[in-house]
Amino acid sequence: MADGPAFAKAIPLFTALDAAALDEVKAAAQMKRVDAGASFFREGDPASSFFVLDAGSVKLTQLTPEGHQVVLRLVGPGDAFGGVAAFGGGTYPITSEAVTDAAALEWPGSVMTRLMERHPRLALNALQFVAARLHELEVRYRQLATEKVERRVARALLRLVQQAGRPIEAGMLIDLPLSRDDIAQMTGTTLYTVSRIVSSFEAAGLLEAGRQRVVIRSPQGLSRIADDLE
Amino acid sequence: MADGPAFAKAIPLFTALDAAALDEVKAAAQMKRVDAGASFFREGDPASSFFVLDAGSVKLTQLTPEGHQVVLRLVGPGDAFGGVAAFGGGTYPITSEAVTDAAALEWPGSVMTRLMERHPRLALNALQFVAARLHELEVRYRQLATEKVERRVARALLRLVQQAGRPIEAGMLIDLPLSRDDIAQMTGTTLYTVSRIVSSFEAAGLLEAGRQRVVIRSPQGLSRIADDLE
DNA sequence: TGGTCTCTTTGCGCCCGCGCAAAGACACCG
DNA sequence: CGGTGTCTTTGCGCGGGCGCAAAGAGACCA
Repeated sequence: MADGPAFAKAIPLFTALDAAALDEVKAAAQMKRVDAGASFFREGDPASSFFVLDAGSVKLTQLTPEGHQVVLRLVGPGDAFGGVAAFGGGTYPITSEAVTDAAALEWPGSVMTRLMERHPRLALNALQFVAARLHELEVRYRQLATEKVERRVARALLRLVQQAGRPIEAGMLIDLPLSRDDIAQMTGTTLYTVSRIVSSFEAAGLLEAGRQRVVIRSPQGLSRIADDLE
Repeated sequence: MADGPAFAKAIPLFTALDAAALDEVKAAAQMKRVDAGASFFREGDPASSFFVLDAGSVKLTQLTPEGHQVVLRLVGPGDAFGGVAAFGGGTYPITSEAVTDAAALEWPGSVMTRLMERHPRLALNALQFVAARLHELEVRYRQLATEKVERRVARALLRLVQQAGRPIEAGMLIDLPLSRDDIAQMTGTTLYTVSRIVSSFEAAGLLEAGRQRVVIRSPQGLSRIADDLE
């Protein structure tokens, strides 16, 4: 059951693990499937499991007390998620909602802890992975604090192309159901403002926009907006 | 030299380590002292060392390409910093500037890696620590994305009191040289706006403000601003 | 094919927060 | 003790982005 196709591919968390350790880790995993729109776990649930995504796309979100949602990041195949909370034994600080149908490998937190104690390499890989996410978020935090909305939207679109881009006649399709509101939640603004900005990008020939659908025509053009110092 | 006073106190990174392991870790450490205003390392330096603060206060900052500074977090005694980058062998993604005179324990990254391989508990502690920082930043990110400036400033002041508060006749003194601009860099706004907001707090009797100095009179009052829905 | 539901666009007004400029306050130093 | 530099306050004007409201455009279902 734990022998999905992705298991053969490179999972950062498992690099440099010897064969015996890998077998042990594989044996302890279960596969969990979730439909688009459903979630692996929700903010506030008791944190019990550690996940590595096998297929599909998952977005990690947080809810404000007022009910506004914020998208923290998008998870792709091979990425770990949720798990770091599972060690502490508290509750999940975020919700993991499947954007498309998705499947993930699941380990109970206590099992993963024991595996890491026995195979320090695994713990070190996890440390590196979490540290990389932390750094990524630090950069995004800085950008949110200092940059104008238009630039943040351009950046978000470029990131999405990289994570979920699929080449198509007209350009690079962002292969996810992606509404204006989703983009707003990723960039810390409102769907109205995103709609206006996306329209302006379309008018400039940088992309083609549809209902829950964006095709990037000119990544360079977006990069210019994202990076140009003035 | 590694036997500073703080070493006897609780360092989260070293909890649940057996005596032998702790000795080994201690033996590998060096003490590094830095004057207020100077830094342990700067963004872009080759990341070589892992630190645990022993005394003083350190702020972790990032610089935008345009030269604007953003304060990511404040480090107190017992906290680890910088190190996670040291494992990857890249460069430091942030600058660590001493706010007061400070001293920290230092391990070369390669040494700490070896220690963690030998003592998985150490790696697990580090993982938990970094995960907690990540979660903290996720919350701050959400707040930056959704909340008004006044509320963010109130929150920042409360956090500062908790991290560096010292009781004094008039209330709780934030025991750090803390300019309006510093607060602005912590809350993603400008020193002008902070000045106005702090003045309004002072007018409301919530605090006393001076040059690089804030005394909190009514934490409850600030909490009300920080948390009240509406 | 028509109806319904959700997503998107756009007009419009408003207000928060920015940021320059200049004056005031405080600390430190010779 | 006066000078100098840094930090802080405040006036002022403007503009970016918010957010309501209402119309338009797709997608999906019976």
